[in-house]
Amino acid sequence: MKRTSRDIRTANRYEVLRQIIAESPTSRQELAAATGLSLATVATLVGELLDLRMITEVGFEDSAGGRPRGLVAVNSSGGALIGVDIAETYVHVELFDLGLNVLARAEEDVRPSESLPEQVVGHVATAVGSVVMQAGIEGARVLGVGVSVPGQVDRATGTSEYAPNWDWHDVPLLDLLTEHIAYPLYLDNPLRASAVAELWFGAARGRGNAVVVNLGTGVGAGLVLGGGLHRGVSNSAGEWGHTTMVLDGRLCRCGNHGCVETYVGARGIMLNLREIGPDSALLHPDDQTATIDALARGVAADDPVARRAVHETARYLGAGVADLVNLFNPEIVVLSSWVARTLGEPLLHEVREAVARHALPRPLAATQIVLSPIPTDPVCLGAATFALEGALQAVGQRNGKRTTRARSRTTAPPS
Amino acid sequence: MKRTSRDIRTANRYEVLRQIIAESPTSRQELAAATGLSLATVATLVGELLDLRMITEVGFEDSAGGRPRGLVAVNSSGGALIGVDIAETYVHVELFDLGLNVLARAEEDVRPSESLPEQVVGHVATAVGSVVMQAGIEGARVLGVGVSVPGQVDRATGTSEYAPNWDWHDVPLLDLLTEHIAYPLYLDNPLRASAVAELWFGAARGRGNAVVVNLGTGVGAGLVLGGGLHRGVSNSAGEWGHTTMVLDGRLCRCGNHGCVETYVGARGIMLNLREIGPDSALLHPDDQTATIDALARGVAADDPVARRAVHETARYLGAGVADLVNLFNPEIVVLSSWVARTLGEPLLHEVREAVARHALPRPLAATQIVLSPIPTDPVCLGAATFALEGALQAVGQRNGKRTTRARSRTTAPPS
DNA sequence: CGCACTTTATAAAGCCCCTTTCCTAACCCC
DNA sequence: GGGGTTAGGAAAGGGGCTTTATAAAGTGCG
Repeated sequence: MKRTSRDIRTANRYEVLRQIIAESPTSRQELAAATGLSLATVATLVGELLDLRMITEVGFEDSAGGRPRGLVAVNSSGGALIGVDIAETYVHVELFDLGLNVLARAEEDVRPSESLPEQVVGHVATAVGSVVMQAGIEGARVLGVGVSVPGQVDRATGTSEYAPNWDWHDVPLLDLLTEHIAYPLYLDNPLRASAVAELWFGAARGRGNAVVVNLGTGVGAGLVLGGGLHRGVSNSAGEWGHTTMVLDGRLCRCGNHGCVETYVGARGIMLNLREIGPDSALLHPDDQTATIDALARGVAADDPVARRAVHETARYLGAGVADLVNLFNPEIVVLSSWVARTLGEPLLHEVREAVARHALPRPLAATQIVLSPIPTDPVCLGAATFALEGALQAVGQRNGKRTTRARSRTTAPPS
Repeated sequence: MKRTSRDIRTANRYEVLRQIIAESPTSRQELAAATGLSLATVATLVGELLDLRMITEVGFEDSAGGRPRGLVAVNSSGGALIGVDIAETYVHVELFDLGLNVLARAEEDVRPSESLPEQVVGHVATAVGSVVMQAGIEGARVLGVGVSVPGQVDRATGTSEYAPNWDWHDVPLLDLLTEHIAYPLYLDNPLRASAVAELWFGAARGRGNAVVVNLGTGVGAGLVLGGGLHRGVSNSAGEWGHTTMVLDGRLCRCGNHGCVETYVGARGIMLNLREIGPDSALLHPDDQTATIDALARGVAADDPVARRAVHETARYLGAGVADLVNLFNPEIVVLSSWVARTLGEPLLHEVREAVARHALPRPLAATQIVLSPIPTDPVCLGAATFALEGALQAVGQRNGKRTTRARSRTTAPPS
């Protein structure tokens, strides 16, 4: 937990690269203005990134009558990053260039019977092999693989401490993956992955305080506090899905009653729909995706049952988000994951109104609520971002320290 | 929001002083071990504090066969700090020495009719004058006055943006106080004051992540995240009292239904009691303090109504605290403020059980729940701590900066 | 009593990081 | 081709922390 001046450098390095990725041909001047750093610092950081071949000089730009500005841009061919999104029913893998553009995709279905770690790892290995093949990348250029797995994760040891959907306990996932994948691996969970994706490339860019609300089958929040990801003491902060919103309310799979997830998770939304229109044709009892899709179409077609179901869902969600606004006082709340994307603007609209009814006026006024602007899978993107962070962090490390220095001093010929 | 190496110094200065206050005759060696800093750094920081006369050298301690360790301790007579706790019905002021021992106290009652800022400020001024007089301190030795006022506060401008109990809106409280009080003033709210008190001197000492739950007439949480106070974007983070716990539940004074405060605030506890024993002799309908006191005595005497009321309150509180545990994943949750102190161990016991029922196992296992160990008014102590932080922060500031330097360059004779 | 050894505290040097300042490079325009 | 202007790099400077050397102050033993 000790802060050192090294951390400042790392943060600045992140900030500069983030800025370059966001606005790709850009000048050092622009970077200095955007980051608040001095020109000299920006220049050295840009130099570092050039040395790493993560960015390249791409030309010049006229300056008002003086020497033209040199432009730098992400070096798309400077490396590749892989993001792996392991979910209950699928493994989704994307390979990105350094501009975080998707170069290749692969998806594997995970059947309910395939809940053994080895089986899941097999799917991951296959999919990772597939994207590398598809992209025609030589292995050495893959800078790292970020892996998101649901539940609680210990990043230091690379174990999945607890994955509720498969009832995994302390599975040494990283060790298992290492046997199949030769690239540097980074493990975390989808909440933090999507939060990091928003922080680097999405709606939370440049914000010091943001809450990324994930609405999927499960529900949770990724917390960006004080400019960085908040992990909590055991890397499990953000477990918002099992917050009690209705004391003695609906039974949740976690064993408690009235959890947020039972009202605004995909299954919860299905329950909301059933309560409103038990016979509604929108309801596909065994298919969450189909039901949410149908609900979205229903809203678009002005189906009253669909509208009421979304309204009701937004009422719960609004109360929950208002709690987050009151507690964290964020600049922005981002609604992410597939349920949020599918229901889109109509849901957002209702949520904003519901939040306005519940939240305290001052924090509310300081907060905007938006849909995630990330067009692809935010979890894959976030996982890849973990790999990018890892690659960037390694820069700062001194490599050999005393052993190397001592050896080089004795073996190197005096120049 | 930019981090600079200066911030590291400030944090280390805090850390060293905190350690000295906590364990008063102590050696540089111990400080280095406790803070993780090098001996040299500790020595310079100790030197700074000696120069400021905040600490003094108090003797020597035998070392195992070498030069004896120099001991330093807080210089109690090196200055005084004042903490002001403005609440709905009273103004409480305490004057501390630098060891944060109370040297003098004053209390003023604020009648419901006296809701004008000028009236409240008058009480504060009187009480501050009184404690300075009582302690027989010369004014120059007062390093600062920390003021806690309920509601939302803008520290930069020193205004009370919104105080619900008196319906204040954007009252320039610091300006008003400056007319009566000549010492440096620091403004914030009770949630953050008690959190800082726990962080410096209480149960959160040395913890990077802690949640301080305030149980009084109002309810809220002070958040210590990543080693420091989390303020949010507009300094209103921690408003936990108006989190929805029971959708469509009890009507709250904030206009919503089912807020945490309506179940675990003093008024909420009175409602719990009334529901259980409408005719109970414990109930003093118009006196919160008396009722909570009676409830505590009832529990001690094994009164079944009292026990059930506490049990029921703990059920609500446990659900709420479990939410905080899931969301923040703190190392420790501290129950603070007068309701928590009055109900004490019996409440704590029930709350622990209730939290265990609601929280996720992993975060729960990482968290302890305790009562505040601070014997005096934590809000006064915390407010005084703000003043202490302010006095220490000012050390780092370069005084004249460029104007001074430019002037000295032109006016100073060449030496 | 004196010398060797131990431990503490301070001073010096080194490294890291950021900024400011100065100077050269590169371009425009007249 | 010389000002004027802007970009970018190199050097100096300031703040911070650590490691290393040195001075200071004891203990212990011959």
